[in-house]
Amino acid sequence: MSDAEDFSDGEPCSLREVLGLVGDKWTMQILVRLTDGPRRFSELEHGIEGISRRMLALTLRNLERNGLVTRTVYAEVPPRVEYAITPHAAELDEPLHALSAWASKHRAIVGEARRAYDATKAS
Amino acid sequence: MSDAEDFSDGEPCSLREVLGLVGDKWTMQILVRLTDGPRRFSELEHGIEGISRRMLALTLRNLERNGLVTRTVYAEVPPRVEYAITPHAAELDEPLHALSAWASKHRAIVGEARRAYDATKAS
DNA sequence: CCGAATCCGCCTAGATACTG
DNA sequence: CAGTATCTAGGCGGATTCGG
Repeated sequence: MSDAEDFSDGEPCSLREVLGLVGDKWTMQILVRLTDGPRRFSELEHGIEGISRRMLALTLRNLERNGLVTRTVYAEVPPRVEYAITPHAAELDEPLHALSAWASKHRAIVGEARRAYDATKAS
Repeated sequence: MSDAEDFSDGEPCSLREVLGLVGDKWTMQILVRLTDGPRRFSELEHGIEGISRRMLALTLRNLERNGLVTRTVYAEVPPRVEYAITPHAAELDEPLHALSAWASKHRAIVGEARRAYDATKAS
């Protein structure tokens, strides 16, 4: 199935690689939730606003495939499945927070830049 | 025109905001090139592997709109247009390098995780 | 040289319904 | 509860063409 970048080549642009892993619409939000501890499928489904069951499943599959999340099935009734972050993904926490901090700091400036730009273009 | 997130709401998830700004296919690569200094349109076009003229123009427009890049037109013949990074975007450099470092460190592990996962699924 | 406009194929997310 | 299967529409990106 799909596979944006291979992670098998030499040294292209590491940035794009990370983005290929966590840069999509839902991955980050899942990762953030899992930093607090393991979560069940339905916990994630209800906790993340607007995500569909399909996208949650697909995104979790990818995370699992890339070794960023582990999937544990408990043989119970009713069935229970827990997802947990791996140590590797946990190390993403700091860089991600740095990015988040940038957004918080520059949010107002970006908003103002947009208004200014749109105003001049409103011919 | 399009506008994923508004930057006008209270405090949703800053991460998604940054990703909305620089998380697409080309923005990062353009930004990285511009950290070395101002570049012309055609310099970027030829320097970035695989980008189309259309996508370069669109991506630059967005960067300009968000106040991350400035566009300067020189009244010459032939016409010359230079793009430069703004101080705000320059501050993205460090967080981005942190992400890049993560990718370099975990590249092998991710690759191995994928092979392992795909192997077990090759039923 | 720098872009805007148009056309168009592909991918992907969303909705919905079904299974273990 | 925790997924999978199928269908469809809309966005995105590439190619091409025209304008400043």
